Amino acid sequence: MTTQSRATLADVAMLAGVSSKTVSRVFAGAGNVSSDTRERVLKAAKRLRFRPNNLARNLRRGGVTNTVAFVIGDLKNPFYFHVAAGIERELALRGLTMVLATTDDSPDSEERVVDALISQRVRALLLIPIADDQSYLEGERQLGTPVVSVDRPARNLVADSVVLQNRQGMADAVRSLTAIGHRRIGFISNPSAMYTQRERLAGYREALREVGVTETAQWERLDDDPDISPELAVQSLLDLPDPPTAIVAGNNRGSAGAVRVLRNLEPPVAFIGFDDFELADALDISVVAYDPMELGRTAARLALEHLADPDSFTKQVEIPTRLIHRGSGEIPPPR
Amino acid sequence: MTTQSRATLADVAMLAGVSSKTVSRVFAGAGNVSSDTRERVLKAAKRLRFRPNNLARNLRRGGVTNTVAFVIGDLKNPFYFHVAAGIERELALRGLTMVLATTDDSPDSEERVVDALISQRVRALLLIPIADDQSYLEGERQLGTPVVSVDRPARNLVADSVVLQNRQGMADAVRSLTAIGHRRIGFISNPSAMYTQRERLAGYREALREVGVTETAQWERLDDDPDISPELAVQSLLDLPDPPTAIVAGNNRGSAGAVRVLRNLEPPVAFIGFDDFELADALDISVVAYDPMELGRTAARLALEHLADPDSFTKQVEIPTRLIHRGSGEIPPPR
DNA sequence: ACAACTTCGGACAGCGCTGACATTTTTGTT
DNA sequence: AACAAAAATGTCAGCGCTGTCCGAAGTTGT
Repeated sequence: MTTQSRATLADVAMLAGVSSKTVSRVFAGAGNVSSDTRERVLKAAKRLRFRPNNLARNLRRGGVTNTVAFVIGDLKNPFYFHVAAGIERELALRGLTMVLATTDDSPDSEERVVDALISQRVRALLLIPIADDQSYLEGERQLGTPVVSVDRPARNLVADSVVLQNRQGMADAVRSLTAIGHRRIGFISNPSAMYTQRERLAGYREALREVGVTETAQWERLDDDPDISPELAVQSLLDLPDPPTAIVAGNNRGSAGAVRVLRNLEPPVAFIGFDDFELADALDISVVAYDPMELGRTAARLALEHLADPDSFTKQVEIPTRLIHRGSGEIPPPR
Repeated sequence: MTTQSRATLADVAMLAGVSSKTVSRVFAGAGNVSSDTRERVLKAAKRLRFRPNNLARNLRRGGVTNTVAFVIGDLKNPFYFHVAAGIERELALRGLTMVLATTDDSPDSEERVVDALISQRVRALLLIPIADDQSYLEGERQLGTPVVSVDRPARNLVADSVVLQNRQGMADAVRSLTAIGHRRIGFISNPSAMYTQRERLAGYREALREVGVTETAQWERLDDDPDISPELAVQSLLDLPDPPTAIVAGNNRGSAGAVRVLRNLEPPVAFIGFDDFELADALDISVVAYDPMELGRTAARLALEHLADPDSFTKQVEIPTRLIHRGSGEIPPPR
């Protein structure tokens, strides 16, 4: 007697001496069942260790599940999992569960992964677009599955989206540097081709243009090779004949690199990162911060709203950023 | 024509002029289908935007899914997330997906959450036990669902488990401190009641006993109130009339606090943390490190093994830890 | 005592798919 | 050309559940 089989409604019904429909009523919550029978059913269910089969229930109910999918490029990025935590939190409030799928940051696998999720009949789809084209989701959207694009807008697809105030956040950071006299400001970004980085770069240039600096190319280190360490990018800026007096980073990977290189430098180089990180306070690193959980919560909320009102218009939400002054961004230029 | 309904096998079959079973064969991969019909079917499926319904497939196949659940206390802890990443990675190799559920670190909700997952007919259950008793899973285990306990052993339940070398890892850290002369060594831990912390505490005491130090109570700061900051615990150690010359922390929360307090202290106090963290290298913090993803990968592998051979014996796996010397743990005691 | 109503419980079909088995078509062999 | 073997396709039932419809009790008022 190893692997006996699982009890079904019918088994419970038989043991309790009622019809399976009555058992169904007990477990579905609603329905007219006398407390007497209800108790008998529950007791029988307990004896048999019965658990309702959600697969069957969902199939019967029209083939939708209580599951929302979140498609991520790479789980190891702490940013993503804060977002995931926000999503999970928000979904749990509505009794929904989150499945997590990753594409390994490979555009090719995105459609494959999403396809598999749709086969699972997920209730909604939240994704951080990696591929250049999400038009393959158009059909699904028309069938009523909410699609929310997170952190970057989807391409060739009408979908709700939640992004950060990338441009303005970075511009604010750079402005706070120009305000205290910096003019030669470096910008490091890797990978630089993606939406968020392009936006932040635009913000950087915009803020410098406001103080009359238009030739920024020499101070931009835009890479798209994960093997190029941010440390290297920072160092190459410092090695310039006329090195920057301040540096900003496009993401927390860049910040980590910058921190390692810029510590104990004389004269000190001002620095502001994008994305807050653990111990940034202990290291006195100024950053453009935001609430990544809020990003997730908002994404989930958009999906739920769309579920509640399928004909609602597409929404674009921007999550605010704010500059946190901790010291590294307040270092004035030398002399 | 807003929300039209989803195409089924039968719809595709009709359009392609074949039986639904043939369409099923095409999508199930296997089966003998002439390339001629296959193409016709695929074309029809594409026209109708058909996606096989996994709900129905799984129900028909005996009520199991391709889904493995990972039950976590709190998603915001980066440690858990790396574990989750490892699980996801390993499962993806076998075509399985991971659903993530959280219990908000509340013992009460554990059973509720697990129950819901079982109703979803997850293929296996990986969980970080929070409650004091996992006996409620016994029935499920007998039905053949692999249950793997992660980071802590399950209680009152025979289940595979993957834990860290907590005791030995901490003992190694303390030994490396006693080796360079430290005798007054502080230990901070919060929450201290949980298995991992108790083990690490045991390792700490063991290593001190080896050098004849048996009265350690005064140097132990064992709290179970999340509101007590690790900074406070560290400070209270430093305020002792005879303060410790070295401090070890039971988790990375403690490390973050210790880093903040111990920086720029004169004379310096040696420190070793448990759990590596971002920028620990930049801060020269020595830690007991391990690979959290490996923890997840191993857990997933155990579940898969059990799935392959349901009668296999229960396994307990320990993930090795290693002491990383970065400077903070190599500071000798004063004089 | 009887109609009118409410409450409780059951019979049945079918959600979309696939396993077992049956049937037709194709291919190979002599 | 005749036949067997192999390949391709079809038929049918049913996975576990619930929506719909219906019947059998119990309850109330006159």
